[in-house]
Amino acid sequence: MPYRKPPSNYEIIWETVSRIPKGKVATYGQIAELCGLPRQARLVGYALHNLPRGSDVPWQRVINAQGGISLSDLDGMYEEQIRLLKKEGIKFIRGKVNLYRYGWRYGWMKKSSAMLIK
DNA sequence: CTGGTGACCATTA
DNA sequence: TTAATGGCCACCA
Repeated sequence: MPYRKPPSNYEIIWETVSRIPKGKVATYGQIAELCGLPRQARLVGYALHNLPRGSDVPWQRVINAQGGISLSDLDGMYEEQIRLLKKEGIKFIRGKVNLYRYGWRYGWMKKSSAMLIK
């Protein structure tokens, strides 16, 4: 039987992020869940931070559970992510995205206080 | 093996 | 409303 190397967690995460439709966003924790890696939100951030150069993974569609950007603004990536999302039609209110409107599959997810936009 | 780290998260005050 | 806190655990040196 041909041996096939199981995909690394990074690859699983990248694959899942690639399934987020344009115009939608997902949270780090949500991606971890979908990957079968519950409570591994930080690993998702780690995986995206280490994306291969020139990758077509839509990393900008992953945001934190508060609807905000988790990147540092020191290297300009914070503004870059917002720019890319706005280009996809996502609106920011006071620096936050409304997850009820733009969250991927949120209609099927349990309501949680952390998802509310205050 | 071991210990530090992190593009996180939920809870609490 | 924000801020602090403790939990989380794969990854890497």
